[in-house]
Amino acid sequence: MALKIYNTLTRTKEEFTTLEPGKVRMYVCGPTVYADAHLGHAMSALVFDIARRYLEYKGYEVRYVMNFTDVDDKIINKANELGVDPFSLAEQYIAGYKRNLEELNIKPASVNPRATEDMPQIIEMIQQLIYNDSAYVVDGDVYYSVDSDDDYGKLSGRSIQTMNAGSRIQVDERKEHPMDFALWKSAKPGEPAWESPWGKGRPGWHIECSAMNMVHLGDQIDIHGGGNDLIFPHHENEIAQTESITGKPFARFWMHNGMMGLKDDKMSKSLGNMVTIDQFLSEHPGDVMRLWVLNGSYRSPLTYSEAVIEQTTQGYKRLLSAKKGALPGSAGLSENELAKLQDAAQAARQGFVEAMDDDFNTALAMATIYELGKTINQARADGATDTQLGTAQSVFDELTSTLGLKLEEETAVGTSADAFIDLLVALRRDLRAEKNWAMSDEIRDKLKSLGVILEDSKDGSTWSWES
RNA sequence: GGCGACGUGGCCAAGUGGUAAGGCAGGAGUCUGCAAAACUCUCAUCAUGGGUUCAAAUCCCAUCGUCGCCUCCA
Repeated sequence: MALKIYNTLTRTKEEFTTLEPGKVRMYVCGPTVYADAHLGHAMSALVFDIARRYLEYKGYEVRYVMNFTDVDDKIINKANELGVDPFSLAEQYIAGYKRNLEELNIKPASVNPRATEDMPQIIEMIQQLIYNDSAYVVDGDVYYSVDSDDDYGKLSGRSIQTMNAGSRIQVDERKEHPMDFALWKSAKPGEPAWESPWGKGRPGWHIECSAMNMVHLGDQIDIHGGGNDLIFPHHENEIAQTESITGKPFARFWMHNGMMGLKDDKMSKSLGNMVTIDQFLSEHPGDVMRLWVLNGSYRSPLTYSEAVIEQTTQGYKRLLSAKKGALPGSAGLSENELAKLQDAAQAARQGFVEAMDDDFNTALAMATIYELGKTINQARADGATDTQLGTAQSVFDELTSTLGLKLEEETAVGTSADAFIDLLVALRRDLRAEKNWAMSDEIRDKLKSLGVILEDSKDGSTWSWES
């Protein structure tokens, strides 16, 4: 079966192939670190984590690079506001972001390069662009010349004639063309700066990604990802820069995730209408965030609301229910029933792969997982034993973990409490045998307030930590 | 003004030519001392108006609406 991926460059789904057999070179644009990351960052990070995990599931070896933009105007401004060093400010937000990613169960990147660490390559690329007549120097600044690039605009589907450069901001008069963009910015007093052939300064936003790609993945890569707000100008400019130097197609597949919205607007740092990852995770498990993304499709926008999170949480509990063990006193399934359960598991795996092969159709993949979960629950209700359930549950685990879901029961305090709860449940069993409903209900209610869910059946009780 | 995406049941959402996946919520049951969970059954003709076709949510045109990008943004 062949994986197809929607390529922004061609606006079609294409069969996925790699430059080097069995290996994927993948680059995803990370954040500019000047504020706490919000759910939009989480969405993007999750989307590409899911893609990466699925590629690995398919047997690819993935070299996954996600950068940090750790020097830029916003960081400098924020640092000045707070009266702190911009580098330590960036450091602090990088640490916070990495912690967020870990809490969301996002696999660490192969490498997290930073703009400030690849300065020699950045400067070298700018020099090559100048030699190529793709760039020019003005008073210590260096600009890329869009007129030098015949196919500028091919990713975003625009031409330099049709864009209203300067309709919303003032154009720098020194530029040869209004769309020209900065490769190198000369330093103002007090700003972080690096030595260069054009004087002290720092890199423009776009060139750093081109350079980090070059250093960590090479001239050409298989997948380049990011939010669809980066298509223009950021990714357009990356293509222009890199291809002007190499003369070869840069990324084979351009993948872009849809935007996270809050009510009527895009969630963004500059609009200030955001929910941070920290805020979200203080109230919900990381799995809920991931499941929310999985229930939709990565190219479509997602709108945050309490109602949707509540729905997702319910779905999450449903998934959890499939992982439960046999009911007390289960007699076991017949050969025939067991065979049906195992067939359903195999069918689910197949349906999962078909869905994911179609441009990571996670909503459809989740449908097969929900159905497998239902089949498992049916088997349990029909009296399956732990062992019998286990054969299907291992497939369930395989599929959910491929999507990065943890589906672990929360253990609130630690396992040391378990023995005490077991004891209470045992005592309560006796109370129930004596039909002391008042006392047994009180125990159940009190345990509930401590986060322990007790469930009775006619053959005994089970308990679990509330999720 | 230009470019692009989208509009499917109360909510989220798959489905791009053959009469609508899945989840949440709701309704009716089974089980149970009760509760919870689980299980069973139930719940839409796809923004609107035209057109193409034996056949359209799915193709074409128009209209209305929503969102993103054209400036830093995942």
